[in-house]
Amino acid sequence: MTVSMKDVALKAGVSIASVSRVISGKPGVGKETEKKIREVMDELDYRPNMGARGLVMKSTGNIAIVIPRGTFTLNNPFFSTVLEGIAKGLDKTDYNMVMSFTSLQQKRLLETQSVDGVILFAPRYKELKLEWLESIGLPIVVIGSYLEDSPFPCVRPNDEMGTKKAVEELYKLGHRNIGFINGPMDSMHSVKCLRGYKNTIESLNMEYTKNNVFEVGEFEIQARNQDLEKFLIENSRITGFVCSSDYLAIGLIKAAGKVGLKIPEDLSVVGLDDVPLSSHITPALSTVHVDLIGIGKRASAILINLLKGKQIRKKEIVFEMDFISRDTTGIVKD
Amino acid sequence: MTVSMKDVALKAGVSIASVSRVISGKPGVGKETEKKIREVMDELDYRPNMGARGLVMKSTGNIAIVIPRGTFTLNNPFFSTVLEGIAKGLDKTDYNMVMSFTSLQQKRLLETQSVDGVILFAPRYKELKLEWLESIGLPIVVIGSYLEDSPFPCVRPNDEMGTKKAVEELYKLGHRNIGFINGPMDSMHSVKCLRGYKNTIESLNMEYTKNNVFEVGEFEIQARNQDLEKFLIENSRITGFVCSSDYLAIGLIKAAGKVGLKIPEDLSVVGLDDVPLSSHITPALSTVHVDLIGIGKRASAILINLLKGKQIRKKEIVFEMDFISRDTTGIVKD
DNA sequence: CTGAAAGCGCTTACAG
DNA sequence: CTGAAAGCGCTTACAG
Repeated sequence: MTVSMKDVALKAGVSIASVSRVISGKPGVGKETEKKIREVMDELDYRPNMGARGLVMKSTGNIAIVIPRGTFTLNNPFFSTVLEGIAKGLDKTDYNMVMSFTSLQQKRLLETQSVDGVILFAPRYKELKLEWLESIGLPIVVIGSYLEDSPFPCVRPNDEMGTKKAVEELYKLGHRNIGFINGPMDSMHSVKCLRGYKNTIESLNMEYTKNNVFEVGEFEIQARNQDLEKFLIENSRITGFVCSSDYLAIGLIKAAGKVGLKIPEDLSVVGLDDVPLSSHITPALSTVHVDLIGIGKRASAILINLLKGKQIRKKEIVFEMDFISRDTTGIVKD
Repeated sequence: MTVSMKDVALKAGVSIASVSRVISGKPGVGKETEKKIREVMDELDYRPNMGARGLVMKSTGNIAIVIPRGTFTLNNPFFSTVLEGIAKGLDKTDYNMVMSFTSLQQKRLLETQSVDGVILFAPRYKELKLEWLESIGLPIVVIGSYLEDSPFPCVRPNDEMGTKKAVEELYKLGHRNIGFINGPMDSMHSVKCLRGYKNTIESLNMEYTKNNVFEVGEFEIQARNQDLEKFLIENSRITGFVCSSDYLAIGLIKAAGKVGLKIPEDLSVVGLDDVPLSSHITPALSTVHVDLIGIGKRASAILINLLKGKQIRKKEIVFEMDFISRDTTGIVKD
């Protein structure tokens, strides 16, 4: 029983075409006619049907935000912060954001012409096959890294350089045995961070050993807390840790406390990304900052341009990262 | 140039009706015909158009998640946690979730027949008028409190009781001067928490005074940190604080550290809601737990029922809360 | 400035 | 089991 254009046209004594014109602000309607139509629209409380419009215009007005599945990651402030950027970017446009968390939702969303474009959040190749992504024929921009040479434009932090800066900072503070807490290696992010860690360790003439690396199954802090504690006890030679995400760093701080290590007196900790929360916890987290909101905004801007049919020049936008010293890093004890 | 039913019908040498039937799993298609159609669909890489389907079925397959605007609140783990519950609940269904953060997005989403139903997150009357909500004629369920007697089904934590439990717990630990950190009073949540705080203070024969209440403009920790520090210094008689959200409690802990108060030795802090993060920070936050994921799931379940046309019996689902003692509460010093 | 008509991609009685 | 046809609510040439 919703009122359609037909209803207002009938009541206003004009054609559907005229109604359509005033609604979409197209020229070619007389002042008087327009006024009449607007009145009737108000009276009838007319609400345009975007679906019908989309059918003829061949657009949905929706863009998909695809979040990696597995452990739910929206709790990870990294995602919510970038999401904030996306929301801000999209807010100036007429697009809605449709979220997708599971592979079921992804299929439903991406294979049913329900969206005009998609933003892929730190996609893992294991979960999102390139072939499938290309087959859906939608404009895609990825946030973070996907494949080493993906065909999609991407905007990402310079993780490798960020990790490098973190390691160098600890080195400057006198640390010579620097550990690394990393996420799962099926994430390109982890691969790049590890690369940055390893290269920097070696270029500073420290010894790289797998024993100094603790790999978590997910970018979640809960995961493997017991193991992490054990790792800390067994590797007491390590005086400082770099973590490939702030969230991981928070977990490390927790585990350190459990086994009686004081931060930063006994152990220095550096995160990665600088999510808003990191400056608000106690002790405030030393980390490597990157403009996460900017990344989200930029990604949405690129997608919008793609949607407008504009050619984009740069396939890859890299955001630089900068070390921020807060309260979890200190000079190494003798 | 996307392929439509017409294309597959043509190529398969059958009618559009038959194609439609096999796609929606309707009976009345011969085995052979179906096989042929499926083959052609594969061959042509056919993708159904949900928009077109929605037009005739009068449904969109989308449900709107409306988040309060103002300061972006997705960073608040309360929201992301409940959102996780909603996502889980919706995952079993065929609905997509469309997010809306700003009033612009809300209008666009809710006034254009773009969604079948809406979940309202802790709506504030100031921002979301009842009249407007009713005029859009969509099934609505609210999470948290809206108006004291809203017409929409709602699922919410028992905030009043939760605050009560927090105050009582501090009382048991010997605290006789208990402060309260609250969110903005235009949020029903704040109103109820304050009520719980005040009533409990009085029923325990302590003196209720506005001076012990610190009100933050938003449920954000960043806001007014300076003022909070000043407040702590000027009110050193207060030995324990209840906060109307964990996020606020984290901010309080930070401020306390800044002014040299040790937790829990000098000051006890209790949060509200028990977001996942609360157990992972250092010190782990004592708080009042509620099943946030359950709330999200329940809300989506109710909305789905509404969408199916089922009558719902209970207008209000209240989740009980339980105090959890962790590391931010202690016996009061003499 | 205005309207009749075709068409977007689908579903669903209706008739065979 | 199968198909022709009407219709969902819109937009847009086309003709006046």
